[in-house]
Amino acid sequence: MTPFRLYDSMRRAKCAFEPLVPGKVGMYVCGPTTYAPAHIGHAYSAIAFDTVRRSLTFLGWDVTYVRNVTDIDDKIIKRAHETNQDPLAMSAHFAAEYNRDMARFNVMTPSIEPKVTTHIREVIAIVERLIANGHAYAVDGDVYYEVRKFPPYGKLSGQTIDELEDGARVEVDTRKKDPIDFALWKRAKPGEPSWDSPWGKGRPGWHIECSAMTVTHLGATFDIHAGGKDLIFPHHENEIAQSQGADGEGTFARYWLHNGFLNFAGEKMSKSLGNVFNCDQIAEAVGGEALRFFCVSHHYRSPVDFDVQVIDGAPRFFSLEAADRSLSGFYTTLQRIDQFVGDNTAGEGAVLPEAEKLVPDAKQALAEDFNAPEVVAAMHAAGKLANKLLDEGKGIDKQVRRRTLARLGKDLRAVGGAIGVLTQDPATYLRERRERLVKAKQIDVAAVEHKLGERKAARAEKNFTRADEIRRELAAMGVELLDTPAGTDWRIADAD
RNA sequence: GGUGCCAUCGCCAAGUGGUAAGGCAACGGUCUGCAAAACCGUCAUUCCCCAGUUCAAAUCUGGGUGGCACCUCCA
Repeated sequence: MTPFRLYDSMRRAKCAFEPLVPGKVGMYVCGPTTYAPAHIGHAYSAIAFDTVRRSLTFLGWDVTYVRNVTDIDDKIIKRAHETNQDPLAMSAHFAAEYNRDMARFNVMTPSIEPKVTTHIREVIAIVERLIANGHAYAVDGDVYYEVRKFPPYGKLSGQTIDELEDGARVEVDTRKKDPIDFALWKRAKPGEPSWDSPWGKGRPGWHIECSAMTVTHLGATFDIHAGGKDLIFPHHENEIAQSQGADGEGTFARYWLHNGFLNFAGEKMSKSLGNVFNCDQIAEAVGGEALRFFCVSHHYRSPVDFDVQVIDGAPRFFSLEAADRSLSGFYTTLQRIDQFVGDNTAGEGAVLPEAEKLVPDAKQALAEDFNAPEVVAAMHAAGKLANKLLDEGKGIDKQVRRRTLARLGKDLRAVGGAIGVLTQDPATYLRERRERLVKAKQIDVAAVEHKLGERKAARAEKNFTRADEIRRELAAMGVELLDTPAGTDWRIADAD
């Protein structure tokens, strides 16, 4: 396997990864709280770490990827009551939808996807340990973590307990020893889902599930913990306090990965600004893979500005349309390669040396803090070489040319797979893309085909005046004609 | 108030000490009945500003300016 470096949020530096177990990576990612349909922000984060996972696999590591589902918490209960649903049934429904949505962006199913409600026993066990060793205290059926008993608190977010106290909003909960203490276990209110515990009926607090799930599925100490930047405080800080409070210094995550956020015209996404877009909308507008390609064209740690404008009540995802255009270029090249190579890959043997660079270049880029944009650049170089070979075979041995193109097709797919793109059949992707655009631009396909027939006849008679007239007519409709030796194809000109 | 992040070509975007990847757009060319696609070529002596460290800085340090995030639920 290829060694790699990663930026660790705790050390605040890029460093070489050293596995706990040779050849293996144990990785935990904070998953969704399932109380509403997944939106583009969820997708962005899921894609970022799915790319890390795929990269590691591509580099030859054996990855155990754990992503939890928080299926019981305040927000779920609130939403369920508002909509008159059973909280657990509702969260199960959204959890299933989440996975269906993420699949559209080529996000792989986690190796393990633990749910809080199936880990209540593990949660209780860790809370009991924290009480036993003096890090937590129970009050009237609630259990709180005593932050002052954990001096390293604040290390990840770069703050001290005192600084945090100064900035904290006043919480009117006199039962807590300190305002900064947080709930590990919450006593059930009437009508809430609850489980039996040594402190009475109740449910886990917000942060404890991650501590319970990591120790259960990856052990007290594991390699990588990942999540959105917003989770650094308080979520991850609290996880560290809980887990190290229970299992001792030096346990828990060995490396921390945090991804940057998606911004909209410099603004954070929020419901009040009307810029929350659900995965459905994205997939319908540009297809799931366009978002994937957009994501991997940026480094996962960078904040990314997302260009979307609501025009006549309908969102136009300009950034994603550009990504889709770029993606269609790769698929077009792949399709050309497939058509050229067919079943005859010319077997084993030498290929042009330029064609051998893609995989090593991609590995080098991914091994340096998962630099996916650099991989995309390498893919562009390979695509260019392929197109050149397809256009012109002069001076190259026929078998070498064929083998080289077969190799480029294979490697483009392999490298694309390492970042979660180019996973579809080119013909399928291109057909669906055209259908999408036809629908969006309300193109009358029958009329286009009719004009095409008319133009074919005109060209056969060498009536180029008429042929060009038809080209212009179709162009006015937004249809671009592509004359090839095999006939005339058409596509939607989607650049505005 | 505290903490952290960001500023690279018209646009998007890599690059954490060794002399500015890549994409889009633009312009010239090859090809084409015309066009598109594809390919070839051109396109940042310079990285928000000012000082400093260094043989060497977009990269490090100090000071500005501008933007963002977290400290409350948030991907």
